[in-house]
Amino acid sequence: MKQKSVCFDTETDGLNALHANIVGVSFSFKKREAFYVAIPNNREDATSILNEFKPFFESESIEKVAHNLKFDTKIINQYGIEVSAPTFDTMIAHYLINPDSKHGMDVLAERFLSYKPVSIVELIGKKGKNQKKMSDLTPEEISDYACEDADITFQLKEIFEPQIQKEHLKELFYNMEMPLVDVLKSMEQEGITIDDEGLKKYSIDLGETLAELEQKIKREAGIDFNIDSPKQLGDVLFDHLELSTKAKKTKTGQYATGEDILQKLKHKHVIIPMILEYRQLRKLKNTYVDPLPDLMDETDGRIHTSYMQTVAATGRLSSNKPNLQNIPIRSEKGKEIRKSFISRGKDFQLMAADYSQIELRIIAALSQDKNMIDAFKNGHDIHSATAAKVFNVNLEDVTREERSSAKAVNFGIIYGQSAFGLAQNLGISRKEAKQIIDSYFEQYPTIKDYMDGMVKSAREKGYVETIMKRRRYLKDINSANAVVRGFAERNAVNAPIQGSAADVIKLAMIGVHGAMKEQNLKSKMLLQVHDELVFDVHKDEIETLKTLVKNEMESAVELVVPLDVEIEVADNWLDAH
DNA sequence: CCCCTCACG
DNA sequence: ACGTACGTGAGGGGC
Repeated sequence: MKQKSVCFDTETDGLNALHANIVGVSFSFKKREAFYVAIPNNREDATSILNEFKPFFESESIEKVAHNLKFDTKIINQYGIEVSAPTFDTMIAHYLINPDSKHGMDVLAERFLSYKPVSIVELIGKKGKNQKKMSDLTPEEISDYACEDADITFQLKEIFEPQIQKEHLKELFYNMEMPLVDVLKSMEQEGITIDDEGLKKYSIDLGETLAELEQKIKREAGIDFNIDSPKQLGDVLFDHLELSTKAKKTKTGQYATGEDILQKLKHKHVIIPMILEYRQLRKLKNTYVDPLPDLMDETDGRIHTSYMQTVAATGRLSSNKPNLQNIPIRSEKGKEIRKSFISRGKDFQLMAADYSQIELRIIAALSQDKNMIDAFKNGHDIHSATAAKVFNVNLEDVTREERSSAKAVNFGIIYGQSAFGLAQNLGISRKEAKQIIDSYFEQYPTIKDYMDGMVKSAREKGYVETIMKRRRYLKDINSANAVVRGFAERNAVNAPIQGSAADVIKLAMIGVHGAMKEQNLKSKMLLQVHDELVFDVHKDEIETLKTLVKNEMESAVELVVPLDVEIEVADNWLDAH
């Protein structure tokens, strides 16, 4: 028997799904047919009308289909209604079918249905202060547009569902990506608390230092210019101060002034360290310290990121508005920012759970390299173990430099790095770099075989896949252009590793979320940062949650190497590491 | 709207 | 001879 399946799409007066008001809902369950239900602009009446549809949204037998389901679910949730499984998101379906392309409804309608939908711009006008809101329009004006979206969703589903079956993406779609929608939705709704007062004080502090640095830099340069302009800065350094005769240029012809270039000029002129510090502080202030307090939700005072499930071609998540996956941790000045991410109150703390070396464990498992598997099974520090092998010394005798070189190679391997790249990274000669790489592959011979095998298989099949059969097509793998082909070859090696790690943590998140719900915990999962999960943990639940999270994360998949998760609890995100 | 730079894994 | 490590998001400059 074919399952009942209904597409829906919500129209709202804004894009903030936690607060936007619903204006109407369209439904479609038959090709070229749809219905629009206008919802009154008043919370109480809206709730009572939407309640008529509660049995539909919360049905455990009817499949709810939407394009970007997480958004619509958040809107519906505002009115006290759940959107229960089974669900089908056409945007995610297309992401699995072809992760490298775009997944917007308009693009997909043109490509798969040869149909150009009425654009939102035609309806409400271009962005700007004259742009109308959905709530400024009559139901008659919205109806066709809304119905069209529900109908397109229906028609896209008819195309994508069989493709999901055919491409062996069923398991990935129904048991991983669709359940994950609900997990991410919950994390976004929770949000994380920040110490905005602390950040505002820090901003003043940084502002003063920056003003002083600006004066000093301009005095050293002898002219007034905009330090924030790479173009002007390049001219000052290389034409005016003549700090280098062979200055590198970018592909657009201006002088390159990136961090690595400036580091090499550090001792040529006192202005360079000043610029490096200025750049760092400017970045921290403008990207994190100043914007974060402004992004606090007015009703709960927390920061609510959005996780994008269909952006990263490897299967990773991405985070935006704001991006909470690139909060500083490496520099001392940056650590202050991470410190300002705190628990929701005095009864709670933050708990961070990190996979240790997950990508290297995955490469060990996928390649079946005995030496690397043994290193992990014996619980050795993988970079030291690698150093011992590559430099042929005892594990106890590995020096800091040797370990750090080995670490660079271990990472380079994941990315398909060349001798040139390693040499640049370590500041050694290309010859030395080549020797290290050769020795590496002698010690881990199966890893070399594995990498060559991935490229070969990509050439034959046109795609590579992860442990959960997530695919990435590599159209350039047979390109005649060596540079272009090189990119595809590195992707052939990297995508299964990065993507399998993404598979593992996604499965873990579903397991953790389910177990936490089942045990009715007060603690909440808040953030995911590729190999890390962050929780607001109630003080009574610390031990319970630690055990639960460690178990779920370490047993998310069964590999020939053990997975290891490190967990710490503290008052802020920095100290939880 | 693209480019450069830089924050993270 | 050529380019050269994967995946992201965001801010500012400059056209």
